[in-house]
Amino acid sequence: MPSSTRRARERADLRDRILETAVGVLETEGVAALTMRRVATDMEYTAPVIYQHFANKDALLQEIVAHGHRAMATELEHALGQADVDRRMLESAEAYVHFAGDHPHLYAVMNGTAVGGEERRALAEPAHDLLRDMLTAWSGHHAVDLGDLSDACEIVWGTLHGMASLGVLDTVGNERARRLAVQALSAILHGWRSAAPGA
Amino acid sequence: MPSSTRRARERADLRDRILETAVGVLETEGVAALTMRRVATDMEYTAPVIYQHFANKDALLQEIVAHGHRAMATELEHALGQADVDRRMLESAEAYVHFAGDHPHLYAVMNGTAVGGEERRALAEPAHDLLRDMLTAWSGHHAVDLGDLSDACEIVWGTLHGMASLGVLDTVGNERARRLAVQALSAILHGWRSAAPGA
DNA sequence: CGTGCTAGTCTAACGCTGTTAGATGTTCTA
DNA sequence: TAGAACATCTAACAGCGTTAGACTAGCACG
Repeated sequence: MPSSTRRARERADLRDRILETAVGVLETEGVAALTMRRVATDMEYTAPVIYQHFANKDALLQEIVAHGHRAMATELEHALGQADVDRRMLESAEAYVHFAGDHPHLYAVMNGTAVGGEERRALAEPAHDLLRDMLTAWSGHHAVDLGDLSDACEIVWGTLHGMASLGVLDTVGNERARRLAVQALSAILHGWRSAAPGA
Repeated sequence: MPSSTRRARERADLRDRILETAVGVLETEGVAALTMRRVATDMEYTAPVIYQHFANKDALLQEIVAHGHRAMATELEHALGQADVDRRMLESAEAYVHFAGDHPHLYAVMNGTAVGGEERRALAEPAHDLLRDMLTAWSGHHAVDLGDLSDACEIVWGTLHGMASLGVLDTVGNERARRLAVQALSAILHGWRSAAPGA
């Protein structure tokens, strides 16, 4: 039965197209424009077809967040490839904030309240692991005891998120936010190198 | 004409009650439950009454954000009264994250995308000024050159916001977020004291 | 005292949203 | 070729923000 596999492929393709279209609407016109009917009509369909591929709007949003994390991961690849631990850390920080500035609406959905806290956390897990690895490598290289590694992770992650949030504001801007992220992270790392962090 | 002044007072009272009710719904049931009809029926009115006092839902949300900043300011009062500059800084940071954890939905609206970036920034201006004063006092006391004061402000503010955002997640929690905020801020301040921040 | 004005409130409606049920047509299977 | 499976549409529901028009109460003035 060759047709059934083709059917399945077409189904998967349509699902991908829906997701792609939804991300497009979100990025170009913001979350307010992201309606089921809008996504459907943009692909010359009607709204109910989306429900053949996503249980409801929340499910669609969740996949959008997942897509966002994948996109961010690829944009972080270069920075993560740096050999020097400090360079890797700072360039990753800059790339992170850069991504947030390039895709403000997507970033807002990725970290906003639209999708529930638990699912959001789960989707961010890979990024979290990456950061954990980076921090262990850094602390190993500089022979500094970070105390609770998990705490250090949260601090770095939270700081980057804070700077990225600033970058969305018109009064701060992407470029400056990137500079601030590097400064903040430098200050934190410097603080950790010259003092016990648990204190 | 004494009746007209009574009328005006009643008008103002009703406006306050609407705002109060809206904040109540937001804090207890989240932003999804915050509808015009819901606020109205909670006060045994119908929806159109709200439009006699607020132009639209965005205007109501904006006032909710303003209310949130006032509430936060009063909760920060004690910490801001500390004589020691370092204590003042760290206790304010803790109080800030504490507030965010106590009023997660309110905090989310205060810093989310629901109300436009410019108005949000304007409403946060007083808090920003407070932080600026604190930082100048701190740098003066420790005789450290912060470089661009504005940059330092954004860094501290962004960091606190980042930690407060973490505090909302179930996996982190309020108590730990407060500890992390103090740790992060300590690390940043330590970094600034032992190195030029512009580097 | 009665008449008219003003302010406050409600009902009804509009267009939009997410979502579902049922009908229609198209494509594959047997 | 008959029927099952699938893809898609139309129509509708309840709820949303919002507005217009009707109704009612209280006050001002002849």
